Order: sequence, then C-alpha cells, then structure tokens
Amino acid sequence: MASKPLSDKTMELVAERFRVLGDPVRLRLLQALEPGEKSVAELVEATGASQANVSKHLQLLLRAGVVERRREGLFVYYSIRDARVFQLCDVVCGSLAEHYARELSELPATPATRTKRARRPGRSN
Amino acid sequence: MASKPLSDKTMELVAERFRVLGDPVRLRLLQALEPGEKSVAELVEATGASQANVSKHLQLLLRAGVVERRREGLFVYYSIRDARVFQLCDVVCGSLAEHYARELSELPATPATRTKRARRPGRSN
DNA sequence: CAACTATATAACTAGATGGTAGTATAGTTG
DNA sequence: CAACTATACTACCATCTAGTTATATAGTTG
Repeated sequence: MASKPLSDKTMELVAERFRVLGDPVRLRLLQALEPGEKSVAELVEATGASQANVSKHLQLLLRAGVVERRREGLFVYYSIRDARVFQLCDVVCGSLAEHYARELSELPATPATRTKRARRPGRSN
Repeated sequence: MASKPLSDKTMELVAERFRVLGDPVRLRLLQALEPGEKSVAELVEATGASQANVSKHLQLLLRAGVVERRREGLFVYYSIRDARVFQLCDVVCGSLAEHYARELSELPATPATRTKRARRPGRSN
C-alpha cells in the first residue's frame, strides 16, 4: 500500500475492514473459529456473550466476508472464509509485544511501576 | 495468534489497535507519512482535513505508538514508529481485492451489475 | 514583551456502535 | 399442525467517536 494514492472509497473500505476487527467479541469469535467451523451455540459458549450479541457480530463478520455460514438442520455453522485475519492478528500481536517491550525498556528499571500511573516526569513526549 | 487463548485484556489491546487503523483519515495520515516524516501543516495539506482534526488523529496515533513526534522550532514533525502498519494495510488490501474478485466471479456475467452502478471499466482503484 | 506562527486542547454536536430484551423465523419432531 | 429448538432480527439505550469552532500553548522574531 501507500505506493499509490488510494481513492477515498478504497480508503474507507480498508478502514472498515480494520473496524470489523476492532472489537474483542469479534476477535474471540474468530479465535474460536480458527480450529474449524462451529455452530452459533458453540460460539455463544466459547465467547460467553449472549446469543443475540453473538448473532449480531456474526452477521457483521459475514457481511464483511470474513466468515461464511452453512445451515444444517436447525444448526448454522460458521467458519473462516478469509484466513488472512489471523495473519493480521499475528502482526498486531507482534507489534504490541514490541511496543510494550520498548515501553518497558524506557522505564527506570523499577519493575513495579506500570500501567496505572506509569510514565514518570522524564520524557516530555 | 489463536494458538493460545489470549486474555481478555490482550484481546482488548489487539482490538484497540485495529480500531486505531479503522478510520480513513488516520489511514491517509499514515499513507502520507510513509515516504518520511512530515510536519502537521504538511499533513493537513496532504489529507485535506482541518488542522484541529489532524492534530486530534495524530495524538491518537501517537498514543497508540504507531507514530512518533519530534519538535523543531515552531514545527512538529511526525513519522512512522511502527512500520508494520503498512504490512497490515497490504494484507487488508489483498484481502479486499480477493473479496471483490470473488464477488464479481459469483455474479452472472453481466458487467453492469454492481454495488451502486459504480466502477467504470478503467482503473480498479 | 508584543505580535505572530504552528500545533494542541476543550467543549460541543451528530451519528455510529455494542449490548440487551423481546420477538420473529426456519427447521425438526411428535 | 402444535410444540419445540436454534438462530436472526427489531427496538431501544448507553456509550463512543469524528468533526467543528473557539481557545490555549509553545516557540519565534521584532
């Protein structure tokens, strides 16, 4: 990307795709689907979210083309349609890991200072 | 990812990172920064957004650790801190391309049938 | 220090989004 | 067809977010 100036429409599409991944429940759903397809009930169980909520998020993932569905009797099975989402998650995880590692290494070696009221006067940033 | 059941906190962090990329203005900013650092004024010019808006988005990207800033006199220069964002965008773009290609190939070969009646033959971008 | 420039922040508004409760639909089974 | 089960949808509320305008801050220059 970024080699060519993407159109506004394309930009919005890319942003939308990122937004689809920008919710912990949806990430949990994808994670639960990674080993293979699951019914809605199983996904409800796996995520701990309500049925209505899971269903709603699944529709979103479906419309985005990230998952696909298949009906079998009373059950509906969802599965990953675009496995690149995992690649995306991997990159983000790596990114976060590095981010926090770097943040730690910038701290004054007092291992108890973190997260809550961290970042002493030091850097002006 | 998905090999281990990430904690809720981690999940939220990953989701948040995706959300940071889930806005077209921020994507434009990143795109504008890809060749190298730029001042806020240049970014305002490059994106066409208002100064206040650009500033706001930049703070968001800054806090997320995606960009970094450097002051020089009156000017503040922003640059990419975590280049993996481009990797992420590439993956998404590929994903979208495939998605649309597949969608097209599923249609009944009538080239005029599309999203809104958009997308003339020429460039796909 | 006064006037000026570049950037950041505050307060506000309109629209999007996530969650829930309740209901509707599709499919099964007696 | 009635009762039942699994999933989807609707309406609603609370919260968040992007954008705007106006103002504040940091740094420069006369």
